[in-house]
Amino acid sequence: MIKPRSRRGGGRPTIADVARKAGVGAITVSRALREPERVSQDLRRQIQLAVDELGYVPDPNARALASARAEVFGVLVPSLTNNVFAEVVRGIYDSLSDSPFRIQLGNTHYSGLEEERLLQVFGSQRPAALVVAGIDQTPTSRKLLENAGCPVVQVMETGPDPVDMMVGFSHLDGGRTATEHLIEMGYRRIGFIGARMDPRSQRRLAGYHAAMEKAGLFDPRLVTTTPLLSSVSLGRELFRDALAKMPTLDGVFCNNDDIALGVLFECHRAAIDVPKTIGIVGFNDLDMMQVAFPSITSIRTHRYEIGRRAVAMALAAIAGNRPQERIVDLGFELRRRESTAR
Amino acid sequence: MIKPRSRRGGGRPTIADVARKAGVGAITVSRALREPERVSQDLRRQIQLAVDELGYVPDPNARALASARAEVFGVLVPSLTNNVFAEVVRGIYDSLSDSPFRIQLGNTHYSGLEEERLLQVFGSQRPAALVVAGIDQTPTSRKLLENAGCPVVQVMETGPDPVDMMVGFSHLDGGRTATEHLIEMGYRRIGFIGARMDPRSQRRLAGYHAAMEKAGLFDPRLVTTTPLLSSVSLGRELFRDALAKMPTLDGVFCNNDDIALGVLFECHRAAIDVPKTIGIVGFNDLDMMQVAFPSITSIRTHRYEIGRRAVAMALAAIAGNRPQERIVDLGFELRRRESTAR
DNA sequence: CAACGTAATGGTAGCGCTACCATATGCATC
DNA sequence: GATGCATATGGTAGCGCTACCATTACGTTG
Repeated sequence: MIKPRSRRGGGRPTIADVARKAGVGAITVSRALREPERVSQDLRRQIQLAVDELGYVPDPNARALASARAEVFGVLVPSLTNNVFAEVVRGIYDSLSDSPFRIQLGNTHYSGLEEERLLQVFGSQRPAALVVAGIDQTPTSRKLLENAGCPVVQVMETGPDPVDMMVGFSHLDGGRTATEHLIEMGYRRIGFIGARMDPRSQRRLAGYHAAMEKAGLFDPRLVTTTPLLSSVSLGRELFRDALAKMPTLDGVFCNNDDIALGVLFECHRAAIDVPKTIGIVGFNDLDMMQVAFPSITSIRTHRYEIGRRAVAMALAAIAGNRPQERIVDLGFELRRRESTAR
Repeated sequence: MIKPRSRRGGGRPTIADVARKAGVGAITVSRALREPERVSQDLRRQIQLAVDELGYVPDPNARALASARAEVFGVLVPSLTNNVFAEVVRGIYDSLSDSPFRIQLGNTHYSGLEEERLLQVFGSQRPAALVVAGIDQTPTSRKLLENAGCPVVQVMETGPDPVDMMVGFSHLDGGRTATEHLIEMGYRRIGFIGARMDPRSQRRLAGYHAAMEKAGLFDPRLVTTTPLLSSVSLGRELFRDALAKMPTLDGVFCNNDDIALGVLFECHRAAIDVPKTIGIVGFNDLDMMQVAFPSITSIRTHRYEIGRRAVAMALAAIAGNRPQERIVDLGFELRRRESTAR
């Protein structure tokens, strides 16, 4: 006896329904959908008709199970609200919106352990590609990435030893460039202010350190950091701390633009002249840096482009033509503005 | 003849491997993992041992196919970089990080068509729940949501006619409250400045309009809007436009905080006194509003909480106890600050 | 003590798709 | 005309899991 069709599925049309309606085999429907060039014009048209008529949509779960490959990009970032990562993610989304790939976004909260957990979860569904922020994965995470069996792109930074591919820039050079600019503009007692000292911030600090040493200006009391999450209000507080510690401060290189903005506001409030008394340099160059008064010098980074490039590289690798250059350095640019124009 | 185990799967251990090792049936392993209380202590221990030893991780795709239900939350927002939605998304992520649910995040770019497309894609994998921003879905989108066969939460706004559940607040009331505050503080020629006039912005404008009408202060020339994407620099430009159009302007209610910040910076630049000459009110109350100089009055909205609440409601519905209140209004608060303290 | 739960376990049969292999057809090649 | 080979299509057998329906062992009840 024949049972009523499908107890479980919500009665959605399946590939078999389409095949029946179009008078072809199921596999031909499958092919018509995935590799149309391998099916004759005639059948293709017929199948398309049946698909439209039934409102057939392939089941991605069944597809993933059968092909041992999910059409999913796994993306791991340390923060969802930090504009910097949001821009990278936006680049990724925009590059993938015309593709069949879905995106699974994970938030590691800057935690290596959480990253491992998410990598485990993401890996278990056999994603088409993985994009992760940073190059400082734990050994476990690294192994998970290496064994993921799909293209992997590390973004935001470049380094010597990619898991697979990399798109980013040198935070050390960025920090150095920012600091050298302040020195060049005549500032001498230049502080470093940083929150959330993740590995990238550490390297910016290292760049600052290198530049200051080279100029013979380094003094450990010039450095003010905290592990707390970065914010504008924190920038203000850190700047007050820095000033209390070192009243002769005449410039600051800020870990990021939020901090720089906090510094600027505090200068307004305390009637400290920018750029005469204090010079300010930020990092990332958010839109508002050029609108601020005075406008704030910052290191422009190409976040959106990093996201786009990462997807382009992953897509190429999926298609079988792995890019020549496994490490792409998109660089950065110093934007000179009023906040350092003494 | 027996073929070598599994040509396709990458040789990962399956539930059958675990069952064999633990000396039980596959279904018992499945149960031990999903409903441990239905399996005896003894077997549970044994199975856990086998799982650990083999490093078994269930295949979510197979699971989804067999159970006709993916452990996925679909989340649709109009923008990834707008801090407002980023906060909602963060709330969703934080609430889901200890659950087995993965998150699929879609970016509609404020487009109804794109929303329809994403709903189609998301729906096809039978998600456990859907969270969408806004209450102004197209008829097609609404139908897709109604037929999704899973809990649906509309967030950011409340309205009379939920698809299923709602968490948000009244943007109209928010706009009205902001405007009434300006009036109360003695401002009279109060402008509205808004970018990206999405439905929520429209309702804030309506609130502004209502308050101004009621006070007998409305004048259409006081309203300055643009469909362009909101940004700090755009806020500055719109404010200049508004001032050119209406030089006697003495206050502005800004569509959002980015715009308000742009206005503030332009006032600095043009040496316009805030709050004496111009009063400023923003919307959303980003962290930096209280740090700005002068600090900016804003309507505080509970974005993070909206995300958390939406997940809590969806989770309850999945568990079978749909909340009594299908519409949750989380309200907002007026934060009075220096920018309106005449 | 027969009849009847109830708790714990297992077997079978798919879920909806695609990898793999087979088959059929047409056409160039020798 | 037999052979080979590319092109177009189809059948079969899973992918790794869980829904559904046994089955067994052990009370509990009148």
